[in-house]
Amino acid sequence: MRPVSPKQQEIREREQAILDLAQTMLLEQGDQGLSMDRIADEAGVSKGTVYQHFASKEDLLAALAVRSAGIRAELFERAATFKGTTRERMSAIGAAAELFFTLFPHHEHAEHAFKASSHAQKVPAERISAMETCHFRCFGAATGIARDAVAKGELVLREGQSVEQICVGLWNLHMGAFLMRDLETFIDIPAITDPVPLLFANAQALLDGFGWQPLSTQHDYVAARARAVAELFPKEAKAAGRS
Amino acid sequence: MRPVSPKQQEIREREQAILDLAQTMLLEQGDQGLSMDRIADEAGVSKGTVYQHFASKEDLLAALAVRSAGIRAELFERAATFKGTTRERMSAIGAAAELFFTLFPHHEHAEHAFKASSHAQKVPAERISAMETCHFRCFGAATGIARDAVAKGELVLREGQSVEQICVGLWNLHMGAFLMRDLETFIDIPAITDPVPLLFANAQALLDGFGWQPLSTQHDYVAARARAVAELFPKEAKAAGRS
Amino acid sequence: MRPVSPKQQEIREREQAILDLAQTMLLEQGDQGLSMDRIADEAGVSKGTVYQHFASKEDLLAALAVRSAGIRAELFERAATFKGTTRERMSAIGAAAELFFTLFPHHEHAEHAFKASSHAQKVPAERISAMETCHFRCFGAATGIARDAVAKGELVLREGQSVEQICVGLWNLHMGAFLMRDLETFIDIPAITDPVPLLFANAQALLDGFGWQPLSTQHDYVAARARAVAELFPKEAKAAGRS
Amino acid sequence: MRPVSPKQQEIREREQAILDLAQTMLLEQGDQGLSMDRIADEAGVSKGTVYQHFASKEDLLAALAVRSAGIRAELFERAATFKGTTRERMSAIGAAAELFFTLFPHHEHAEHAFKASSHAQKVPAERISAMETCHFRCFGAATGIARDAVAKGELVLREGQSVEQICVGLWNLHMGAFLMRDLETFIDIPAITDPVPLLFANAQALLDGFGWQPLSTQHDYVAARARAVAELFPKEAKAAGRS
DNA sequence: CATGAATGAGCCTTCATTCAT
DNA sequence: TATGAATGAAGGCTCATTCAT
Repeated sequence: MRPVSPKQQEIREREQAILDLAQTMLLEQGDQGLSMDRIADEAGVSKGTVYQHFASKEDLLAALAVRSAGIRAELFERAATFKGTTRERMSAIGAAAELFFTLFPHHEHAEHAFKASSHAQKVPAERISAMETCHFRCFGAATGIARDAVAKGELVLREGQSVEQICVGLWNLHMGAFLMRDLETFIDIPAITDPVPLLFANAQALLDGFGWQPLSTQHDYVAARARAVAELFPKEAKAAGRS
Repeated sequence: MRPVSPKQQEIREREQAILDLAQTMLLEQGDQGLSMDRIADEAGVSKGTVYQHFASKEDLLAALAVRSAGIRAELFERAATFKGTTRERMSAIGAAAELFFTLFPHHEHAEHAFKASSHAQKVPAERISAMETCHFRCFGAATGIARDAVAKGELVLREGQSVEQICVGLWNLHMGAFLMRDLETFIDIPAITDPVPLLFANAQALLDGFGWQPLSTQHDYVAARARAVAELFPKEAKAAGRS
Repeated sequence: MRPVSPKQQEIREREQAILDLAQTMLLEQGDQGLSMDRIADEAGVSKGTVYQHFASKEDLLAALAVRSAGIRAELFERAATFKGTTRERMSAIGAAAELFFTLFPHHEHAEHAFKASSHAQKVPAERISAMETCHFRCFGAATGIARDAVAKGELVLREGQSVEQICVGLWNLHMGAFLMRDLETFIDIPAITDPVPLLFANAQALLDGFGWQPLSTQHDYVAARARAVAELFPKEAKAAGRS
Repeated sequence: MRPVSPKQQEIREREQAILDLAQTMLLEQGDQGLSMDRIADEAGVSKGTVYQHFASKEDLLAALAVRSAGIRAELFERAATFKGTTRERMSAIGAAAELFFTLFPHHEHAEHAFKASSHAQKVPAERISAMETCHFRCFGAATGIARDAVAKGELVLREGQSVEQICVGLWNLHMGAFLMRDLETFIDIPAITDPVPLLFANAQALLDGFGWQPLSTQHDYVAARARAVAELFPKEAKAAGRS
């Protein structure tokens, strides 16, 4: 345990405060509204100070993306420890994803910016690999559960199917739903005002389609999900509910 | 039918030429490489002329997004006319979506920009409603098929389910897959190098999960898809295959 | 003869005006005092306009250096046409150099900046070669005279000597004198308040050292120089005398 | 002799270390690469410490210029002690100048910066007078020899000539040659790839032109120069040769 | 109608200098 | 006395938009 000096602590906090601010701005005004000038202004520090924390605008955005990706990975891994059937555990991951995107609605944007920057080699390799690790942890948590299911016979893969395919499917379903929410690209029909609530049901349908036992017709996954949230993410759920 | 004067025809063509160019640039260089200067330069016209066609940069991007959204709607509606079972017809829509995103990989970007601009009220209401119409046509094509299926008893909705939900699910699945492709946000696993090929199988699994008859275990939807492409989109498939 | 439109003429003039300004600023405040902002401000135009004429700060400095180098080349070539002995003609070149550095005291600076920029490849190859051409013309004018002298037997090269050596020597002598003037790197002695007046005498001594006939002990080169200035550079001498 | 406390000694050493570093950076990267941040970083001290030694960046550069000017003065004075004819001694000074500019190619730069700063009154008068003293010592060493030559009858001044003129001429010749080397402002002719080797021959021609006995046609000054280097500057020559 | 020079706000970044710890 | 985080004025450059020709 190395003791962190109060000074260093303060610096650390300022860094997080800057990231918090950038997050808010990204969310409220998109990429366009984000400039180092504005960040400095709103954070109440000088531009030079921002640059002491982040080597460039790209670096800042990358740090932002990595930070939330790390939290996501943590949530996914926690979800994977849920006590229940493999399918319940997978549902818990779905719940984690929902919580994450409720708490970090900017993440999409940040990851976009991250990719755009890393192409231009303006982001240190360190951050890129950190990001990759986060993705790996998320995907690993999900595929791990699916492999458990195969091992237990609760999931029987047909020819050409793989655990990776299933996980990519779930991932896509979630990404698409959150993208839709962000773009508000859905028609104004009474039936659908927000794609996210539908998401859980669609994910269950997808798992049913793969024959993952027990099917949603045989088990109450809504209840399982509620239990997962209560047991694993009480704090996060509270935070998500408040905003 | 009001006859279009040659002059107007010429203007129309120039407008399309500018949009073509912007599309190419968006595709090749992303947002960064897109400036009114460059568009005018490469289109071989002056900036003033570009501004005579489009009120602002945002307007131009919006026009671009609307144009491709219109093409998508057309593809979806054509897919809905596929001669086959309701589920085959729905698969044809999936094929249309894939073709569209192969031919217009920039569309995501454009729609993003569109939304950002329209939030800032920089886009005339006219274009916004045009965009909404496109979305409505796409969604309508899909929900129409699903309702047919319900009417024919090939799809039996359980409590709380709706045709809208199913269509949103499919839409999300596709959006997520194309987003993944664009961000290259997938882990480097031999099993998965591109999420798009998996997409069709996942979409079928989702439909299976909803119990849409006949299930993919009972029918060869890969063949149906191939037939749909051949019958409905021969030109598009060729264009997509070439690039 | 293509007629220059009034518009183009105006643009041309503005370009020259900007260069004039940069020249003055370079002279008065050195490299440090030169910024695109200030140039634009003082020229009474916007920054964007400056950038429409010059691709970058480096380009502007390069253009400045090339412009004066071109004038120098012109002066040297005119000097080479002086009607007199080869040594008188060489002295006329010395007079040209003196006039040049009186009229363009900033040139040293500009050339310095030019070299610094071209190393960083921020200057179009076109300008670099233009500069080289100027140097070549100057050097060519001088070596041409020296070769004439050799041909006429007025200059007899000893072993290891070459016309190039002599010309480099004269060039160095002049450069050094003007550098000294600019740096004011000379001691406060009654005998020497400005190195430039000594320059002519030293150049003659150098030529005497090479045995270039007729020696300065046998001929009045001060008078020859006066005649050269009167015949070749009346306007320049007047301009130089005024400032 | 006031004894220097160990503390003061340490401070002194640190000061020299910082100057060494700044010198290296100036040499390797030019003005651009020189910042107080970098100097502090590479010297392994904090910026605050650097500012304890030097009042400003200008002051640091001035100190650097003064330091090398002092070394030059020392070399010149040593050269003046060479055992030989007055003209051989003057040649030894030429050798000293060449060695100096080989060992301190940055000096030009530093002196330039020095002048620019002192104009802006950013350099304490103390340093300015220190610099003047250095120049005086250099010039004094040279004029001293020339006066010896006059006294011995080896140099006969004609009307209007002075020892100062001769020394300024030599100084200019050297400055010009080193400037040319730094700017690489010489044409790409097989005859001349570097003006410095020609320098010695041109200096001799200049002295011949003044009639300084014995003339270079009567004496081997190349050999004398070699002897001067061997006897007076063995260490410096070795250092110069190595790089 | 077309043109393209001019505009000027805004962007990212650097760096000499200060000062609380 | 040493430290180095904070400062903020500049600097170079871009680009959407306008308007006289």
